[in-house]
Amino acid sequence: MANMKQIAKMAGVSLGTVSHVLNGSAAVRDPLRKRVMEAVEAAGYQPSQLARGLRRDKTNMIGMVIPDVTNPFFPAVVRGAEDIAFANGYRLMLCNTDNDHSKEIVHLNELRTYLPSGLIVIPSNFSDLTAQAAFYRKAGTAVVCVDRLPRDWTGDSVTADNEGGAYEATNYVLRQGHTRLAMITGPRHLTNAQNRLTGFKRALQEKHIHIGPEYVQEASFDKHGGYSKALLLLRMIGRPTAIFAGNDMIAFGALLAFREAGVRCPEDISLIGFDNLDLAEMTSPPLSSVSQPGYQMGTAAAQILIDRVRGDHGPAKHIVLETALKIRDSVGVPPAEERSRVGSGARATRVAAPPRRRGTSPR
Amino acid sequence: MANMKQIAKMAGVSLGTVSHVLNGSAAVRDPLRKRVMEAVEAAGYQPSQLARGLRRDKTNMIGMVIPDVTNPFFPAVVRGAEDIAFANGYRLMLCNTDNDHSKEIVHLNELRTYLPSGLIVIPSNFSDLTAQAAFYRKAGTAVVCVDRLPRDWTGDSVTADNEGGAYEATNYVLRQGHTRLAMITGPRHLTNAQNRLTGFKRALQEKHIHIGPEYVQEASFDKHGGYSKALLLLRMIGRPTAIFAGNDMIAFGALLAFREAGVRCPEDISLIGFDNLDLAEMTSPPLSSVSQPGYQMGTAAAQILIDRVRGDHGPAKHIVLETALKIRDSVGVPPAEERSRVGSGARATRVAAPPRRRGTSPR
DNA sequence: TTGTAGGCGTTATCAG
DNA sequence: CTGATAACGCCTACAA
Repeated sequence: MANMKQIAKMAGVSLGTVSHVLNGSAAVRDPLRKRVMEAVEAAGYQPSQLARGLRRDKTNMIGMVIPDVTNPFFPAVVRGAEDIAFANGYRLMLCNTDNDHSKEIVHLNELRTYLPSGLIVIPSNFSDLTAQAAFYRKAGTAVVCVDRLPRDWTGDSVTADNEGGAYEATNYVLRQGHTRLAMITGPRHLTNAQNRLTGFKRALQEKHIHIGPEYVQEASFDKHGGYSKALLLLRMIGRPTAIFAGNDMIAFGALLAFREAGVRCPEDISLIGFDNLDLAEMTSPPLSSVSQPGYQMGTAAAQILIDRVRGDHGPAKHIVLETALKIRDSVGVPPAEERSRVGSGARATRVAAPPRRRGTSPR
Repeated sequence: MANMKQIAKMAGVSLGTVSHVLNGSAAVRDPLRKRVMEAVEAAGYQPSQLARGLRRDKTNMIGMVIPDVTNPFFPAVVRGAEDIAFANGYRLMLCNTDNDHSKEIVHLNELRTYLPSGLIVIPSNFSDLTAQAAFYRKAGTAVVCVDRLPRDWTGDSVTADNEGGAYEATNYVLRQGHTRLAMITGPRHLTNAQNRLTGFKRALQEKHIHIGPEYVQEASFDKHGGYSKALLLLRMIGRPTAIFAGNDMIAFGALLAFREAGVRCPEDISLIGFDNLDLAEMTSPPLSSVSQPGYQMGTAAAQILIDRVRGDHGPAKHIVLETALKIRDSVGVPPAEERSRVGSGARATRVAAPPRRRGTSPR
């Protein structure tokens, strides 16, 4: 492909002048400038990002490392990050860790040698991000951690109010009159799973409701995890009358388990999720869930990064975004034989489900 | 960060020797080799992909351009491509076009200057990929087109058997006794949408069933498109008894429309989709759909690319993957009053007439 | 088997 | 305001 030298020759100027025109690094007189632009146009010239990055010690890439593209929550974050990045001239280099911290390390190490302007990470299980991020900082590259944080993370972060959302959801379930609640949490060492559990427990404690440890089951954040743990809960002697799922994928799995076990939702058992994925309104029954602003988490992360690149050296930012309870049909009152034991609770307003046109595109 | 010169100094060898050790470009005697490796280890040295790419005229990146990460079909393809790429030492640089061909051009142009080893593209609407790909080929970079092809595409491609899948699905619906079918296609200029429509029409023709043009509605490949076109079909005088949705997102939208209109599925109307997304089994009712191997499309595309990089200069490959009909609960027999009006499927040659309107006398 | 040096395409510095 | 020229970090003939 054409390079600068060729453009310079075509325009009859020196290589340096071409660079000056392209980067505005020096004022170039109009006739020359015009000749250069014409040559660029004619040749369809694009400067080599590789050479430019090598020279400038920085490329226009933003690295983004996520556990798994196929979990619908993450693409929303990616989308948010990409929109802001692209609008500011940055490109996203996306890597899957598959929730494998060794794969994460490989990606982080290699990504670094591409000299990205910044890095957005949703850490994998057992992530060693804190150590890795130190290398990036040494190279002057900002790192933002999203959704879940390594234990000792002190850098910039963007998360949802996981505890608050879980607290609100649990209270809502309690108000329907449930007293035997269970939770299927995500992996306990993930801060988001932890915080949701904390919110759940806090709501229970405030109402002086005690549940045995067997009512809190840990699962991976996916359909299979939800399916198997829900089956387990259904088989318990004191079967819970309501389940709080650590995320919607778990809830979907639970729904599958309900169906297979012939247990009706919400008549026999209530269910509430977390994430409010697009498809929560499509399930049978439509799933009540805590809405978490994935897209905004992505935009916020990208914005922090861009601010850092532009010279913001202020203290670490910890952005916590609000959640919102979306009430649909998966939570009802407890079955009659259970209900007799408690007073009837409050009710909540319902959400109609018109399809929203999202900012996404068809395929 | 550390560079080769520093490693060389640490190991007490020349820069070239370090390179030779790292790339195996020359046999290096053990003692030296060992000293080099130790220095590399100690410094946590990683070669600059930027410099290496500039020098070798090729990086270990594979560019991947897709319309939208948030449409669940695409991440599956991405995932397949990434798994194969990563296993072979390549990294994926992912770009969203948002189905905007001008954004696609920007990405394609810039990506090129990163000298990727290959390019995987799911073209946007009105893509100008053919012209763009020519530039890549000139630079010796292979391009594989996936899922849908620009009109004049002659290069490597990986697609599903869209026509066959649609034909099979339509036949299945016909066998249930339906004669008044409708289709909500995706954008007509996309080959996958086109081919699915062709399969649909072919099945109808073979059974000598004619449907008016108003029974084929074009929508964007998303929930909103499905919702609005389904609403339109439901309001028609000769309401179809079954709808074939161009993809699952459209089907999901249709399901929403059914729910809102108080039309039961499959009792009042049947529905079948295309893609067999993970969530098709979760909807109410579980959606019958044509399964399309997104993950395999990704792996196949990445494999072609890697073969090309390794020197395969054979003629263009056109891989067409099989689809499979997944039968769930969304297709039933037509409503009773419709069924009585037609004879056996074999001689259902008459054009469907508008249904009798109950309780009103026609004028 | 090891070391040296030129150059990949840019940018930035510094004379003219 | 314009044009040489020296890096950036690496690879690879080619020389030793």
